[in-house]
Amino acid sequence: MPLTFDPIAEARRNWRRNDWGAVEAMSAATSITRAHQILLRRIDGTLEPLGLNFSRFEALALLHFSRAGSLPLGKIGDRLQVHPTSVTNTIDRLEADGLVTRQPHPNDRRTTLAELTSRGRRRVQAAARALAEVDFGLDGMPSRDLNKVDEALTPLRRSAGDF
Amino acid sequence: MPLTFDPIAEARRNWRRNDWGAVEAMSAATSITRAHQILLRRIDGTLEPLGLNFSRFEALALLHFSRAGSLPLGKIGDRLQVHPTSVTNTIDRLEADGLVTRQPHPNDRRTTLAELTSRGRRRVQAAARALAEVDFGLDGMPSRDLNKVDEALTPLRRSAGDF
DNA sequence: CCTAACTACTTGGACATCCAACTATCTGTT
DNA sequence: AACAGATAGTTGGATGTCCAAGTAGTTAGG
Repeated sequence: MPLTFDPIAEARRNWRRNDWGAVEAMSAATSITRAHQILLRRIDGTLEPLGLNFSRFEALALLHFSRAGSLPLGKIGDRLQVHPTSVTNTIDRLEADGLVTRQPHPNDRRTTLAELTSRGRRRVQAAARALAEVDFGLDGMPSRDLNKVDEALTPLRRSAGDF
Repeated sequence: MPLTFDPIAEARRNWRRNDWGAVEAMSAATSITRAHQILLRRIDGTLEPLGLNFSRFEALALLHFSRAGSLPLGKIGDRLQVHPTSVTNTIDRLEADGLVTRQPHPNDRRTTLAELTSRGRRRVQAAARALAEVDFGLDGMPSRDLNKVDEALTPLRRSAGDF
């Protein structure tokens, strides 16, 4: 059941009334949280018929963009900013679906490479088409607003040490 | 290890090179995803010493703002936009910590009310102070940018039927 | 009334994420 | 050369989210 008011505007009023401070930060953080929730649901919904979710798609895309079509698992974790155990899990699934294979690293026996299969390459291209089709769940948002969001969030990502 | 480049700018270049389309939407969606990841980590880190996480805090705040200090579980789910099972889980945790109690609804025996305890009320106020202290993980971001994010995301939330 | 459809919440199972701890391997310093 | 410390990946355990299905209670049409 849809609400008849903006829950975040309501939260702002409540925070002000209670003198809880940092109203604008609360509002922005809550907006981002909710936006993420909406987007993830749409994106995962789009990818579900292809047997993927956003994490798995991101890993495949990274491999597709790489020269050799393969990357060390650790590199994937660094780029996607997720815990090593999450990479293990993601690659396990992709491997079970025959979209990647694990290969030993030629020079470092600690390292495992995830290598895209041809099936995986076809799949990631189909997924990219599907996502572009629905504008990543952002269809209807003017590109000016998209860029605004992007620009405004860049300092946050930088402050988190992303780059 | 911090990267030496902006991974999202890199993704934009790769999407363009492969003609995958919807570059701006991809970029915005990825930014939001990453921002959410950063914020949630900071917020949960702030709340962890208080035995809370963001979901549990949101539920407590909702109860604190309510007239009676109690709400039906379903209402909480509607406001926080989470699945009924997640509400059950959240309230289970809060109840185990003595921050809320489950009470029968006076008129509808299907409905369960979550009611804030005095311990819960003290806890949510301490948590709000702690979050305001760190500006919800957004410290350092100028409030102009915060408002930009907020405004730009409002149409998305509306399109998702939030209000 | 009575029954069919709806609503509120819970349970069990799938999945994703993190942390702590472990194994295996590499590297730099002495 | 040897060893202490760093690095790469995995496993097991905890948490949180969702979906499907189930139980209990309510409502509305015949």
